[in-house]
Amino acid sequence: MTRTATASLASAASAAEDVTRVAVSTVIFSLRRDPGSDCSTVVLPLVRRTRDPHEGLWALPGGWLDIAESLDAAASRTLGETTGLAPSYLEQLYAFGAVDRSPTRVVSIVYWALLRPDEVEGSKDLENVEWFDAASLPRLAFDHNEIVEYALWRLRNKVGYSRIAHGLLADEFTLAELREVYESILGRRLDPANFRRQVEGSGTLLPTDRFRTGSHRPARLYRYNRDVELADLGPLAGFVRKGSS
Amino acid sequence: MTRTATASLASAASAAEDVTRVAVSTVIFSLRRDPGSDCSTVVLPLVRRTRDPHEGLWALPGGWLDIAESLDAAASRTLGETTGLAPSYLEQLYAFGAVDRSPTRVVSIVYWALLRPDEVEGSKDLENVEWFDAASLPRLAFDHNEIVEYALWRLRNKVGYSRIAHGLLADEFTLAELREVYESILGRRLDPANFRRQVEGSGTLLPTDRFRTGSHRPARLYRYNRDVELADLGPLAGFVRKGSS
DNA sequence: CCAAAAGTGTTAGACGTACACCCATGG
DNA sequence: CCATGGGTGTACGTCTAACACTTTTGG
Repeated sequence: MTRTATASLASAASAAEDVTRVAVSTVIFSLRRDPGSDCSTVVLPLVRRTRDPHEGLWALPGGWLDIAESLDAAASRTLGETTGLAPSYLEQLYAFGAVDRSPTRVVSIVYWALLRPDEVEGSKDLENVEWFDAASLPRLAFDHNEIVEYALWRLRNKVGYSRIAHGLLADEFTLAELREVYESILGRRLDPANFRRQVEGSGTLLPTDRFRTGSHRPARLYRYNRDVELADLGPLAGFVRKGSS
Repeated sequence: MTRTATASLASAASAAEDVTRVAVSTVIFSLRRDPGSDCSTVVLPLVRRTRDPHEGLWALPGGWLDIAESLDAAASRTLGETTGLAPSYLEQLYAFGAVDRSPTRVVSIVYWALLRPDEVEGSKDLENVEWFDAASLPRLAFDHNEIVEYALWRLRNKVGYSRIAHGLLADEFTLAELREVYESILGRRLDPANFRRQVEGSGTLLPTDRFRTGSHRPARLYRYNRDVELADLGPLAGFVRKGSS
């Protein structure tokens, strides 16, 4: 009745048709400045599949859940192994478990992550990893197109009521740069004056003595106030930190 | 190395120490009117465990994910089997996968549900099912106390920006009853006048010609406008409906 | 008639939006 | 000196909280 005795040895990646396996994938968002234009686009790294289900197609970075690691740890590990990245922000997105989403039964716990521009290094030299514009993706393996859509929806939603935009910026940044993050995600221009007041009044930014020069009038550099949490995770906050730190 | 050949036969509920199994649990919320007082409290049904891990303790209704059913279907099925309930609102909450949350490795996909007062019938006659005040729970099995806390946080959050409160009311209701739902969940009183204007202006309610009599001045009964979705589920909306309908 | 809840009106403050305006620097 | 983005001030409409007020029933 079961074939697990021979199939589920060592690597959990081996196929076992009568067992539900748990995978972990991550949608990693970052921003890329459009050359010439003064706006950015949302980009994400994908991995080209080298094995049978959907071989050759692009897919989200991920892998199998190890029996001795938490879901958070599995997300960090698998995205590091496949892309070499270590995002500053990582949060669970959704569990996908339609029966027909893969030839064998796979439940995917999907995470989403934000990457600061200085963290993007490391995925450059890797084979089979490429960055795509989130707005114009090719056909992806499995149900990964829908997953990315959902992650984008969550990103746009959450940027409105939390401070996750900081997860896409380096330590020091100007208000114009922060505003550009919001504009890229929301897809509309924001009033610079009102944006300044809004974000300054929230107490989440610390002004520095340094300025960004190069263009016209120098712009003050701000720093992220780490006393305030990046996003309200609710009662799971300690739980999540425990797993990922 | 593996013992699965003997362990993972037939019922997925049998223990298999070297396989990660997937369970599905649901936090079911409903409201119970406090006798005498004019406010309600959030209550939820729990199931007494009759097997080894945490035998005798109360736990969330749930069960093992079948290999041929989606996560949504598993949530509906398992909560029906254990409590006899069929909630009007069901949404995925979070996937819990700490290594030590159970003696054997179990990843739980947890859902949360809302139950209208007329749907509560059915769990009454069942053995080993009891309703508890959400604010004062006993020690539960596994990590279910944390899970309920998180579900309550989500409920309080979501009631602010969506219309899920209707998932806790019968078809026809007065504005006072709807307001009482919000007050119970948010834990504070709301101004009747402002509440009326807010909810009337949102276009989510349809006034009927019927009135609720009995107390002082009769109150108009309203009906939920089904043209508007209960909650914004994003790109997953169709996905979720497909699974649970 | 009176208490109490249903329902209406009005006001003051908070907040978001639009936009006019000064400031400072590179060219 | 001028174009451009940094930064400030201000006025207007919307939304919300607070509360006075009228209406309609049960007792």
